[in-house]
Amino acid sequence: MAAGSVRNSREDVIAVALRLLDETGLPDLTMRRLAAALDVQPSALYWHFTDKQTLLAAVSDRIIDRVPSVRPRDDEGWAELALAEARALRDALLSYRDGAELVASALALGLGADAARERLRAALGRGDFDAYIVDAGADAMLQFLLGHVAHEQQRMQADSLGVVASPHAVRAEDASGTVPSQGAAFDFGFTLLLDGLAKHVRSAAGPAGLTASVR
Amino acid sequence: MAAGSVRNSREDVIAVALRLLDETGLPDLTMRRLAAALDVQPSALYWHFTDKQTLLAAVSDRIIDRVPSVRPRDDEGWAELALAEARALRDALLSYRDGAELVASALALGLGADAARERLRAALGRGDFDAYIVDAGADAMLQFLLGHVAHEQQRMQADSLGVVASPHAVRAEDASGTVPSQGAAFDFGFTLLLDGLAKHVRSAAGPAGLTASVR
DNA sequence: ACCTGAACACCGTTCAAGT
DNA sequence: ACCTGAACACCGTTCAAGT
Repeated sequence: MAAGSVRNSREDVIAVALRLLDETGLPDLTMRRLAAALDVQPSALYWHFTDKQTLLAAVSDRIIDRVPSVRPRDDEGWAELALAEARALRDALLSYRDGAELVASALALGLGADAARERLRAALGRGDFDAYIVDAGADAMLQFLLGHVAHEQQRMQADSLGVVASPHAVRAEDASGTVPSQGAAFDFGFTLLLDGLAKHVRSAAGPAGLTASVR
Repeated sequence: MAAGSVRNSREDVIAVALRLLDETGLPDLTMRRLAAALDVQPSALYWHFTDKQTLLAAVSDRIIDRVPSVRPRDDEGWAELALAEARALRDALLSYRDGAELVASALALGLGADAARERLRAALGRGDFDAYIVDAGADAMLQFLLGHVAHEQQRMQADSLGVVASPHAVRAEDASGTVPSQGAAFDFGFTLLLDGLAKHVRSAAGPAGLTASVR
């Protein structure tokens, strides 16, 4: 079942791991199963990667690197661009089972996922911000992004397994009469961050006084 | 070493698990080690909890439940209260090793951590918001909170193990000349969300036009 | 450059049975 | 109400050796 039936490159291992992730989910992506899918002994994987964490970080980076690049129109501001980047990242994470959880844990372990942060930082770079604001803003966006999508994916899986209807979902419907799409909820949360950042643009002073200052 | 040397209650198990978490970290908090700390066979744990996930969710809930309640002053607005709640939650997570990661993964699995969301929802309840805004706002706050603190804790551990200085930390210092405290970075990110929410207060209309609308 | 074979030191979970 | 004993079906990782 391994592609060319000869020896595997590091790239092959990542590709098969990605396929296995999507087919079986993160908890079942074990070194032994991955080795079996590659028609190889488990120990062979340790020639390519020093340990499982490193392997998973590489898979995580592969997901991020595949995110199509967003080409900003010239008239597009930092906020529109950041939202476009966020949507592209979300789509990529959603396209693999447990994608968000994988990337989130690679990030939490301090490996990989840097490319994602860089894209968000670059988008904010279009605005006139202090460097500190760019850092903190990109960090906040990334944390929200990964956490939200991981939660989305967990609910998708729980629903598909026919678990009890979550009380949270019920409440959301009660409130508005119509249940908003997941994409809309994501956009809304992300836009909260963008609105908050807008206050910190250097050139155009913020809406002084209108918003309660909490510091 | 178990408290009374007799049989254990469900509460005892949680308490010892919490101590073991803090001493050894989440990866080493195994059912077998926990059983040993309780002077009991591993199988005994399955009388108290159906599986490890459920046990960890209970530990997670215990951490959240211990967060001291924030008593709002009468003149305090929703934003100040939400920030106070967020700080209290952060402090509680920081006080146990891997606390944020534990709670984040319980939340991602759809178990526990509801109390944390409720506290944030309650804070927003002081403001004049659509119910939908309260839900999405509390969700965004919680995602940022858990992700940010998990990242903080991972960096603390990496630093204490003397790993290579992260390039990210270096950059932050370059930018501002002074390296801001972690608490300040947390407050800043959280305040971005609060500022974004302020635009959605029903009664007082937002600063129309000043902020680029991205929808 | 890439892999095998064999081993080490673990895991979570089940289940009949005990007190 | 709470636990033992024994087993099942796995894990990640190391390391000498092979081609």
